[in-house]
Amino acid sequence: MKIATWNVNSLKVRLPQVLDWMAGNPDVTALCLQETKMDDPVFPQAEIEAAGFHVAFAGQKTYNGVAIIARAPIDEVVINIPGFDDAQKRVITATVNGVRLVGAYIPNGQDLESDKYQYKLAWLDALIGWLEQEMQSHPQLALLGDYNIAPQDCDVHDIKKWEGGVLVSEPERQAFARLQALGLVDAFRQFEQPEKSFSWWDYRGFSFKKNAGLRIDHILLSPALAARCSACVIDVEPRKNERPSDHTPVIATLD
DNA sequence: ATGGCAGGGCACCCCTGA
Repeated sequence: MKIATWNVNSLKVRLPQVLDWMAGNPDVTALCLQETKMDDPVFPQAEIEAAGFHVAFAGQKTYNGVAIIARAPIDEVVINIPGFDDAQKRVITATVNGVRLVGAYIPNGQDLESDKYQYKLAWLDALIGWLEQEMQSHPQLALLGDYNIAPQDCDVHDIKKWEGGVLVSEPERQAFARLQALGLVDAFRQFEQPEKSFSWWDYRGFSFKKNAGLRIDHILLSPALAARCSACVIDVEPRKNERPSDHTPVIATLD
């Protein structure tokens, strides 16, 4: 089976691309979506189910919103981080084919002086604390999503342009390291990869054409899942679509 | 140092993203 993540930056705009992508990737058992930007009453559940998929979602208007689309039943759905009071819909967790999928849209943080940056760090604290427990009860666990963290300088097209800002700051990278300290493994870095592999490119300034991007979308796997993982790739094709999302899918293959 | 795209809300300029 394959599991995947994709920040679609509005499911209203991107639903046809998502359904096309699923049709073209028949091995993908479950796809985690971020930034659906849709409130639950207007979520396109009927269209997705009519295309033959199961779906679970937690949305809000304008901002955030997460969902899981799957070819198998979606069980034990949990919305947001248990015990962490959050008005924003950023996490959806569910079990598909025996794998515990945590689909997350980690806050951006805006800038290091912003309240949103403090929210990001507190949010990451809560996520780490909860995942530590969740991994106990669900050894086959994957954390997939838009982390808004570039873990290493090689995940940034031009570190000089980004250093000193969000996405690369030391506290954010330490949070990423704490996730790894739980035993979670960056699936992408388990395998040899092309240099300058990115998952996001700014809409402005022909960034995609210049490959001026960041690797901020990740799949982290528990030890039991990492042992089953035989590949992890970034699929840049959807970034070439008409009206693309600024992010592109990441896919992990589990044997 | 700034703005540049894109989406959505709201009513056309503003907020947010990364």
